[in-house]
Amino acid sequence: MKFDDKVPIYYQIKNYLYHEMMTGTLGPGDKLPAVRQLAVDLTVNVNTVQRALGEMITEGTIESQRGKGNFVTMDTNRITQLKEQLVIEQLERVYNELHALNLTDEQILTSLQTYIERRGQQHD
Amino acid sequence: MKFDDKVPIYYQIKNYLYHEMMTGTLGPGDKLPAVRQLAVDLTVNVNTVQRALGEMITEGTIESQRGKGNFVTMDTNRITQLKEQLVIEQLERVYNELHALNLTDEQILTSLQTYIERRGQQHD
DNA sequence: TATAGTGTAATGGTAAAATATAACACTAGG
DNA sequence: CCTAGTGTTATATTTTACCATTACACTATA
Repeated sequence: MKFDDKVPIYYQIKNYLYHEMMTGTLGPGDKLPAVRQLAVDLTVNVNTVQRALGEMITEGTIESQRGKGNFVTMDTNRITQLKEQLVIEQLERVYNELHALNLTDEQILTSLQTYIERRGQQHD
Repeated sequence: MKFDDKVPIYYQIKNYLYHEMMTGTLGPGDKLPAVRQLAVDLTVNVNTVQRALGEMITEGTIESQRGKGNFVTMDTNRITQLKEQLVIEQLERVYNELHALNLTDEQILTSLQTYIERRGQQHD
């Protein structure tokens, strides 16, 4: 996994796991890879993984069972709620950034539209 | 100025100055505030300001004249080019993030649209 | 020439993130 | 009971960002 050195790795690990949960790769009740395995996969230290997991446990998005493993919460509401929150955060951020670059609401929308259109022609 | 502790301050200073340039507060050829003044304004250390400016000087967006001050480049092409780049970066980022959250192109667009609409009702 | 305003750079210190390493605690299965 | 797999915690070390402070280099001007 490639990391952006502008933001803490443990933070990016959280996002990585969020994505796994959102795309269904990790469903409710699913067991996460062992912390040591995650550390190897992400080429990162166990403590760093643990820090990310610790925050997610506190949040309630995953639940830890000592000796067994870490599991995605069975509370599907919490997951959909989390997704909503993550989407809003992204929208908020891009809106503020582009607004700060002096784009109008209209321009922000159309710029994203044309970006997606062009992207559709070139990629995937 | 409020800083997000998840990303380096010198990086946020760059963005701050970019915004000043984009909104025309700092036009081509304009003199930037003195580094010590910037440091005071942003409640930040001179070295931190200098680090941000250093990168912008390397990029060519501002030009330094020892003993005189720092100046926005006269090359207006570079500025518009920079704006394009910053916008694209933001679009790319939000697209990738929302795509990773399993939203379709359609959903990404409409979610931003409704976000802006709701925002228009509530804020400013 | 002296001085004030400017950019530039070096030193040393603090804090946070990440690392390597080791140890401890619990569970399941032979 | 023992062992392998798991989560948890602790210590020490390195790196990076940031800060405080000081000094140096250049420009303009009185």
